[in-house]
Amino acid sequence: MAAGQGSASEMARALDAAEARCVRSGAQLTELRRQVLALVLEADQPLGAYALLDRLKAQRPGAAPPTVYRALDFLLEQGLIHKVERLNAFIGCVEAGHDHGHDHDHAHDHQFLICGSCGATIELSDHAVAHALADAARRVGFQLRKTTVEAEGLCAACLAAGAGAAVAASPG
Amino acid sequence: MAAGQGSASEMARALDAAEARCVRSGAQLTELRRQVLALVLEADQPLGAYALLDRLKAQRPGAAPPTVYRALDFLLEQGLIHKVERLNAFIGCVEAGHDHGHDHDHAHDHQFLICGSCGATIELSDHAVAHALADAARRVGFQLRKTTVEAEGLCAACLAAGAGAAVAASPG
DNA sequence: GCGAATTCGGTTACTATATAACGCGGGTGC
DNA sequence: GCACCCGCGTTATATAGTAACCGAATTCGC
Ligand SMILES: [Zn+2]
Ligand SMILES: [Zn+2]
Ligand SMILES: [Zn+2]
Ligand SMILES: [Zn+2]
Repeated sequence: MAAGQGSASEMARALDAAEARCVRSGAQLTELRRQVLALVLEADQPLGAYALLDRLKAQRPGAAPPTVYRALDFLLEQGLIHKVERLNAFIGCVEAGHDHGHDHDHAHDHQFLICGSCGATIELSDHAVAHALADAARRVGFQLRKTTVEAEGLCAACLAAGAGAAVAASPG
Repeated sequence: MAAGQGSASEMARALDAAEARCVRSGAQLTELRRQVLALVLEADQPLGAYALLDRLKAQRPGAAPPTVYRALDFLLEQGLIHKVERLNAFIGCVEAGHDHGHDHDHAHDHQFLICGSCGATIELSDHAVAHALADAARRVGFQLRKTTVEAEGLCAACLAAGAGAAVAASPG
């Protein structure tokens, strides 16, 4: 399974880091946005907007689709979360807690590895992949703005657990 | 703009190649499937399922969502088209007409470059990108099954036409 | 020939994902 | 007070995708 934020203190630290990041960029991490971010972070796999909405309703009974989509848009702009296109789902950015690096540039190159067996989604920041794609684009005169690199397969844990055999040769 | 199938003869050749490919894999390229494939191929950019449905209704008034989705599923399985995840849209595979290569393996590694200005979508089959991603996955013990590599930006034509400046410094 | 099984696709209904549009309340500047 | 912006509640709608049922056509076994 993917990690999520294991403990309450980890979660608090992550939310504080998000707060700091927003302050630096002149944005407000409001109560709603913080709640949605917490829901994304505490999940152990990417959650769809409506799954988040269901959970949010526990704290905010009047919540509707625009409630959660607006918060998600904000969190995406701030680089605190990513959207997994293949799943139409959202996941916390593993680098969001880092104070160093691309502070002013709220996007960063990343790749997702999505386990088809357990749903775990691993975020990578592999420069070789990013560079290879940039090179390929440059070769055809294309100027990159934003990349989406996602792969589906089997994570190490599921491979070790024999899920590979189970999936590849399922008796069904 | 992207190419689509420029002429009627190109289209006929592409459809015949698709037919041959289906025969080899024991599948039937029925009239419906051929119509949907033709609609995908004649477009100069990726089309969504409902855009295809609208066009299909001209030839097949009773068409409904399942009509087009079933045809699209078939065409995807045969490797004749791809889905662009970022757009929820479908585009013809540039390699579908080739008799050589991965005949029995109906998927192939590919990448899309999507122009945010004109909508042109370029399909690449860049081995360096595919290998870099495979390496990154192997390094964390992840077994790849299917990859999605898509980038948004500006195509060469739009850059040359000054769309870069227009987009980057639009007076609005 | 006849029934079983399969494939294809018409049809209805529905679920899931995402956005448009309106309006209100609270803060800020003046 | 008033204009302005922002955040968000609220309603309605748009877009994307699927489930389930049905009947016609084909194939296969007998
Ligand atoms: Zn990230
Ligand atoms: Zn797994
Ligand atoms: Zn292709
Ligand atoms: Zn362009």
